[in-house]
Amino acid sequence: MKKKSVTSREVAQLAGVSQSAVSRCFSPKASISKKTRDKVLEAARQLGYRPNTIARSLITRSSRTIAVVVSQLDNPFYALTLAKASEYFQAEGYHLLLFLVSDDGNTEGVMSEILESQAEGILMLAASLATPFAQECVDRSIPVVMINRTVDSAGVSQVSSDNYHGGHWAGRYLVAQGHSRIAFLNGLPTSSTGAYRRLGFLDALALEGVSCWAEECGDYRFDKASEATRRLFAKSPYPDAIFAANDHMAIAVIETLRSEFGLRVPEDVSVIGFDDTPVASWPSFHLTTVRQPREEMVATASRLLLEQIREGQLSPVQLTLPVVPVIRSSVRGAV
Amino acid sequence: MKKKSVTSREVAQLAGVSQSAVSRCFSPKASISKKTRDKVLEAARQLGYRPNTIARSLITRSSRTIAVVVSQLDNPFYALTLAKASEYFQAEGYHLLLFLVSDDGNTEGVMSEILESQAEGILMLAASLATPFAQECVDRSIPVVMINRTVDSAGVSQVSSDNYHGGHWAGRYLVAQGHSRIAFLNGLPTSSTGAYRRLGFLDALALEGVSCWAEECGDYRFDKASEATRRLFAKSPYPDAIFAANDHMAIAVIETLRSEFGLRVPEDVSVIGFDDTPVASWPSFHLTTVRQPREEMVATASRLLLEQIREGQLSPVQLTLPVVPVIRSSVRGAV
DNA sequence: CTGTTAGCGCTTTCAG
DNA sequence: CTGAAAGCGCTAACAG
Repeated sequence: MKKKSVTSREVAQLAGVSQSAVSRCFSPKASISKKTRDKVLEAARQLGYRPNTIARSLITRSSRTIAVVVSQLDNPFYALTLAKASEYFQAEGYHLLLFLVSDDGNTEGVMSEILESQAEGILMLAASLATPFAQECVDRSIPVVMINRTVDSAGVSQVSSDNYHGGHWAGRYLVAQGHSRIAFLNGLPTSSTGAYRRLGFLDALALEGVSCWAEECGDYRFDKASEATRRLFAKSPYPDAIFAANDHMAIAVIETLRSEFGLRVPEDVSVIGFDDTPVASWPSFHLTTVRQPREEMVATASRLLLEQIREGQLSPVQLTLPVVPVIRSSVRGAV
Repeated sequence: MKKKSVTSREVAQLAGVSQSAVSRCFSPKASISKKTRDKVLEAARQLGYRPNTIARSLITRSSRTIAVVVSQLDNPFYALTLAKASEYFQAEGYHLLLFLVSDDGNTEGVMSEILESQAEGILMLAASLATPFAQECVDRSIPVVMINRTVDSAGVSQVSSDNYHGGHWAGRYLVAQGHSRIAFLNGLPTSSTGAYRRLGFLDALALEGVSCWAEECGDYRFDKASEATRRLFAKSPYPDAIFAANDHMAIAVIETLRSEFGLRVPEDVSVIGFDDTPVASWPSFHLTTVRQPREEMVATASRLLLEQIREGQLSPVQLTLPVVPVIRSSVRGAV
């Protein structure tokens, strides 16, 4: 039933030329006379010929494919990042092989598939990489660039925003606005991103002589963050400020405080997020947050990956891009 | 610089067997003795051998790859749908080749790439398909399933929710709640989805003897929907109810009404959306909406695509899945 | 069960 | 500029 696809040989036959002539017509840099090219293109059109990328990849040893591993696609930050990456690589003639993994979990199964898929590079979006796989990528000289996650393995490039200083700013700012019962809502306990935000935050508090009032974990998820909020506000005195490790959770905090505790933001409780996703700027929330340079991060990561593919293994780099505090009105006393 | 990858021949040599024996070790259904299998696997392990999927695809004529074309990834509805599709196909041993297109625009360039990529099936998510390409897919017997978009071409399968009746319900409900100045906020003028929601809506109003107060277009985008809202409420008397073609825009309407016009929902204006995305249920909005059976839609579409791939072109089907009204409190007089 | 033998559809020397 | 020939790494008959 499956219709046999048209091959270059059939085109050659119809055009009355050799099969290699047909091939040359579809290779940008090959030299061919206008006359034969026209004959070939006409025959190709008649037959509905399209070059078979798989066969081409086999011989050129280049699949022009990037594997992208994403977790948390429900977070608009990563959905938008993926969209940007796709745009970038499409423009460069690369295709994206998409692998979604649940949070930080089993990249295991997926990594084998990637390695067998002959992808020329791997982009990791908010997903972590087990060390043996990182090593195998290095061994096969397949470049890997991670966005917003680190791995303790040399050979892998990493692009992150300055999570530490973002957290640091949040801590300083909350103290400066006169808060004293300041809580932290972490994301995934295993994510390096959250760890750095937390570290910067705690260091800032310590510097100001304030200790962290409470800590909870929301797994970067809306519902988990709501539950964490309930725990934080179960007994009085409750926190007067919360720094959430991302906007998604910060919004959950605000929603829960308002609807379940009748508390106002920022009059009763101040909230700071991280990312600056579109939702943060909605009037209902007007969330003070730490902006990650999303587009710059993905552009940098993509460029890096492409460079490493082209130069056949550039030395890996770790980049940290600056974050920008965005002061809106979810913290009391804001201008 | 690129390290030569290990081939099955090298493994065969080390294991002291033929190259085909190695191949058989990595084909599930091939028969091979435990002894040789062990020898081969050990040799493979030592060398770090991984079968080359590209070479395999070339000979089996099956890439085990699905091309998925998505637009509007910034809409959580589609991000979640994509996530589900990925889960489904990954479980079935298929890989997803991701193509993002801007709204309904140029699928043109992308379709050529897909056809050349040897994908075995095409999943279209909120993206439309130019007729000649649809025809070419049929000619090559590459199954295509579209989710939430239709194309006037036979041979393409389509899974949609019952947009017409969803719109119809919205219209009836708004009239039943006593509204008389009811406006419609459309999505993309070119999308069939929006067209059906509109049609059902207008038919319902007509049935009740009410005419549509005003119509605007928000392109399914947040900012455009805000602008449309401003136009709708620029002069009095303004609408007392709005049906937006999706939740994303409905939320934008609510935000704009509250922050810029000081209007309350539902006391001053009622709002209905479409989709039932997570945001709709946030306490700040508590949006009355029409739920699309998202998971069922994507499961159905994926299953369909897989069936058609396996049976080598099943006759295409058009499925319409029922929607469910979700009554919350963004329409006045709700229970 | 295993090795030998043909290719899959294409790119790429290498002569002409 | 063009054709012939040699594979890319693997699977799939086909004998043994």
